[in-house]
Amino acid sequence: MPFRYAQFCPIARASELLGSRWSLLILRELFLGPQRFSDLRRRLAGVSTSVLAERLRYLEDRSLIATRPLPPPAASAVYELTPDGRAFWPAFREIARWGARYMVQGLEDSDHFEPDWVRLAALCFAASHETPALQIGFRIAQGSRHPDLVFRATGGPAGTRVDLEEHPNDAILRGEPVALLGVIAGAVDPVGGAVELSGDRAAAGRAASLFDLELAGSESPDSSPPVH
Amino acid sequence: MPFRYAQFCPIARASELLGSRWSLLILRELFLGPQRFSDLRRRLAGVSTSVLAERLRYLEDRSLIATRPLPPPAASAVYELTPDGRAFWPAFREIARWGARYMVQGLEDSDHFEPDWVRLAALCFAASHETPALQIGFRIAQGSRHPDLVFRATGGPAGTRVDLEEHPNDAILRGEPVALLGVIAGAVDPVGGAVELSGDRAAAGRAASLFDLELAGSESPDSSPPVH
DNA sequence: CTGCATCCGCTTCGATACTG
DNA sequence: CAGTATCGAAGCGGATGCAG
Repeated sequence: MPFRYAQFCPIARASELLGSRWSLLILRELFLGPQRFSDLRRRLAGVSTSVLAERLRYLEDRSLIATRPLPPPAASAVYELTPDGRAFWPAFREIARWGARYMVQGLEDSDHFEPDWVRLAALCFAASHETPALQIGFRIAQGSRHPDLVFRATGGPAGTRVDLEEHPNDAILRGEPVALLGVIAGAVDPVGGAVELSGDRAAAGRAASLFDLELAGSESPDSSPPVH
Repeated sequence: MPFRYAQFCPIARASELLGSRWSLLILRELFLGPQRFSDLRRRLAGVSTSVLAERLRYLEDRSLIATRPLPPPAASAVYELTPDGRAFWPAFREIARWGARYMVQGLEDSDHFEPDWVRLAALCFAASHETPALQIGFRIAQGSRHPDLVFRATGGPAGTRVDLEEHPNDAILRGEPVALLGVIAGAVDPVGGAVELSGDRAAAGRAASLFDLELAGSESPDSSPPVH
């Protein structure tokens, strides 16, 4: 794994650190919060324990992640991002925004999905331009055995912010993970009945305006690719 | 290579398309312009022909790149980015910005370097906030056998733009590739003698203000990593 | 000469079994 | 729960061959 491209180039350097299989997905999970080994193993759905252990050690050696022992009652530890690891966020976000165009295309029924990836999607697709001053809560239904996952999106002049507070000002959307993902993508109408709605009906209807998920072909002039 | 993570996640999708070895570096070369097979082979410095051929075919099948036959006199063709491939630019740029902190760290003398990566660095590190209204030309010295590579950076209220025009308004910096890279990184003083300077001396001295290369530890609040 | 395809050792990966 | 050990399979780098 200490593979080197041997090139004086930041892309080559980044690929050496994060280019091997599962590495980016480990970061994905840790962007949602600290996780234990077995959490990662389950959420990564298919990684072998040996590879997961090796990746974690590798990333820890490079100080992109760190282990933190949990308070005494728990006999375990969690992995979490270091500042250098968190600094990858802008890149992670743009990769996700690009990859979104391939989400449905090539979708298989057996594809794994974790409910709180909805929050990650909200973080990645939160608009960075001015958005309407709405505050919408999302309650991700997890069935009866687990409590709902909750987060909140707030529009404003500097773009949309996503945090973990409860009690949004305007409305709460509750429903299946994929339905809420559809709301973020603008593909599911919040007042159409696919999600449970409470609070301001009109505000909820504009929930999609807090996000900007641009799918294939939209050719945005939003950023400047090189000219030739 | 048709490896699948089998996860309904844009990061997983992107990794399936671009996660295998050399793929990102192929994109890097094509962001600089169309290239032939042997150009890529040389500039990638270490890729085997079989892997390069397979990657190119794979990326073409997914329509991230395309082949274009050259006008009749040339019996060859070039590879170039498609719109879907060019759409990866914002992600590419952020990866490069993150990877920059590992450029010097771990540098080996044998590291390969292509002179026109300097232009790519200018594209990646062009500031996106307001920059002084300067226009600086860069002439990358290639020795006597090849002509200089030329590009131009222009500051403005919307950030710095980089293009291929000659004849900048304010000053021209000419020198070795790594010295010019140092100017972009703010590590080499243009008026210090490491590069050849013509035009407005004061303007040239502010060349670094057109770029914002933030190295490790600078913990910018510039973008919002997730909260916990 | 360019643009690959083929073959051959080496490395990496995935699945399973096993240990503290 | 948190990994290490093992082994067949797939991916990779390097050399060679070959058609246009």
